[in-house]
Amino acid sequence: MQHVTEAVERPARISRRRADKVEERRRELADAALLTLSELGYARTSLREIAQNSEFSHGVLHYYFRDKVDLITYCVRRYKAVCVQRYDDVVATATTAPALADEFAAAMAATLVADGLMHRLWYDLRSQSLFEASFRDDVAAIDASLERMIERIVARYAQLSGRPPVCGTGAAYAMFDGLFQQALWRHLAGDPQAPDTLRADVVQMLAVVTGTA
Amino acid sequence: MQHVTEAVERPARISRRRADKVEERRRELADAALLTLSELGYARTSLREIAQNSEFSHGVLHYYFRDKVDLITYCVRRYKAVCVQRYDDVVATATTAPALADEFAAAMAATLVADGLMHRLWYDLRSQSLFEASFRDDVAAIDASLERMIERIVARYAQLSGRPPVCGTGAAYAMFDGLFQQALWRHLAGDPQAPDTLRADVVQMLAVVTGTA
DNA sequence: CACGAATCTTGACAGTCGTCCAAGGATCTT
DNA sequence: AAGATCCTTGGACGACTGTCAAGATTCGTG
Repeated sequence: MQHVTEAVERPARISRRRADKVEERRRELADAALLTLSELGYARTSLREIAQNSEFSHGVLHYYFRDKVDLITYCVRRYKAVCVQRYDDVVATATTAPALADEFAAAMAATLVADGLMHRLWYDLRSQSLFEASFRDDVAAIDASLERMIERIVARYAQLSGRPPVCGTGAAYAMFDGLFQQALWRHLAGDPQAPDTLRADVVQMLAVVTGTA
Repeated sequence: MQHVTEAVERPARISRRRADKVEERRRELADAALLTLSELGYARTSLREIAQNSEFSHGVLHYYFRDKVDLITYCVRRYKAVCVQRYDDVVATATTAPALADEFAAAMAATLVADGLMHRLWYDLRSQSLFEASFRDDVAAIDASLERMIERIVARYAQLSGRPPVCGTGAAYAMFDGLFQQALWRHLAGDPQAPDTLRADVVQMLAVVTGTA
């Protein structure tokens, strides 16, 4: 067996146990790849370096992935699964508009500090997708799911504050994404008050977006 | 002579004409590099490819630049010189708030179409600066000058519309940058209405930022 | 014109890269 | 236990990289 990606319809005699084991190993290798990518960035990440961050040798990567692009797109999809779902309980628990704003802003600031390196990778890969069309579909999917997340936040905030949003969800996502990106840059450049600035900006922007500023 | 970058205090007998010629050649090579970078992106641009986009051989690059990083940081600075100054006549000519908004939005949409590849490079290099500290200072300088440009636009718009901005310039820049980035992604992915969407979003965002939406 | 300095080309260097493959160990089926 | 299949290793391959230096070429100046 080789290039497991498109081998969905493999001979029936291969047990599900084996298939699960393969998928588990792919995840394991993808995690090592994500670790390496978030440390070095796309331009400086090699397959040998990825293998050194795992417990296997570099040859095994071509057993579980067709090529480097296949591995990295798998990583991008896996990244999405880990990343998006964190904000949805914020919108579920908050009962007033200011509380929602505070919790959302706090969640963003916490993400900035805790997962800054991962998001650095995200912006790197999104830039790469401007050049390498192979990544484009996965990047678009992640972007769409992030936009839906923002949409839920804004809609709930508008509902709680009794005012409809004054701009579309695309524009709202672009704004919050821009804020986060700028904060990430400052944070990684060593600015100690980047999280707090982000927090204040996010609270204010939620107000602006609903015309309550 | 070698590594012209730090040779500001070279022997006085070398004429200014020669020094100018050197600077001219550096610009020439940097333009070839910028062309290559905007086509291939940072990760896939090699010195030999740059030289092929110029009329020289690859060896000459190390005659005019210390190393690859020196060349690319020079490119980034040159990029800034070309890029920023386009918007300042917009703020000078517009006499009403709606006119300013329209002209600014039209200028951004035009930039999107005309210099999309150059801005793709900008976002690529800004991402690289999250990993490679060498680029950080130049990227920060460009970001600051772009932010000042946005500040002038917003301030003038606020003045013309008689309402003060409802958010800081940092946040305003982050928002417009996010909008442009998202529009660029869609534009390069083939969305034909990306420029018009950007235009509408920018007009609306100017209103939002002054609380007139 | 001729000499020296500035400029440019060419080829080589030591690495690294993605990819592939032969070989053998590990694991499962019968 | 034996045979078949899966898994992993480690090395080899050719292509490509940044860098450098020696030689060829061009240029300005006496």
